[in-house]
Amino acid sequence: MEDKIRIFKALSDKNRLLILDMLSCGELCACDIMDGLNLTQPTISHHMKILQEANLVIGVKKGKWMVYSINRDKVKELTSYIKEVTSNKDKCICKSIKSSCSIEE
Amino acid sequence: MEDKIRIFKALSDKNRLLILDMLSCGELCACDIMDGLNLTQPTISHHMKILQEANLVIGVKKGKWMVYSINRDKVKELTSYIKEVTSNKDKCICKSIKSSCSIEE
DNA sequence: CATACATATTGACAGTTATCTATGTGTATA
DNA sequence: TATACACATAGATAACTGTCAATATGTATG
Repeated sequence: MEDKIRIFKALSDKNRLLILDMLSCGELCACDIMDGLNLTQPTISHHMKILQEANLVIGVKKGKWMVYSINRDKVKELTSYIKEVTSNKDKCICKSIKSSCSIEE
Repeated sequence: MEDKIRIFKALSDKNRLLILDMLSCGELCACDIMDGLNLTQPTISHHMKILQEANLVIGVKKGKWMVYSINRDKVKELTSYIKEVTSNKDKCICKSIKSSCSIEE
């Protein structure tokens, strides 16, 4: 679950969502992303680190440049997780909860 | 997009993910959730507020109790959004970006 | 090797967040 | 109506986060 929390935190920022949107059509280097957003280079670097640590984005060094792309497998894993958590399932915490207030009328 | 950020922030906490898991099988009141987690009542109240403000959870007052349930429409909306942001689409920021470093070898 | 360029790291600062204790509000019941 | 109970709000505090300026690291090229 720590893994998912890291992902949700990575997605909890406007600029990082914009970065993902930018990467949705293909690879970009950090300087491209910097041109698109109105942020300084260290700030971009910081956001890319968070996206990479969440495994949502993969960065590969190509000469002077870092080339970033979306990790679509991780995105799929995330949507699956969201569905799983919110849907009724056999193995679930709630099975062990007996309602102390009888809300079922 | 502010709406989505609010949702991702709501999901960026271990206890709130546990609360959603608890609610996945049906309605629960705040006291049930409090019994399940090891947190004080005001902290539970705080988390429920955040989940409600994100519209992930719906709370209804029934007598003394607040009865909470998952808003599955909002969950669906979220997974759709994640897919949309990360997938190649016609209308996209990245279309207006011309790579300054020629990364396409 | 020296210089220029792309990115990373450090350190600082303001704003936000999770948690608690203390207290307030509203509702059922004796 | 008084009391007990379920939940909300206020205020405090420690920890975390987004941003920047300054600086370091690594790579290509003259």
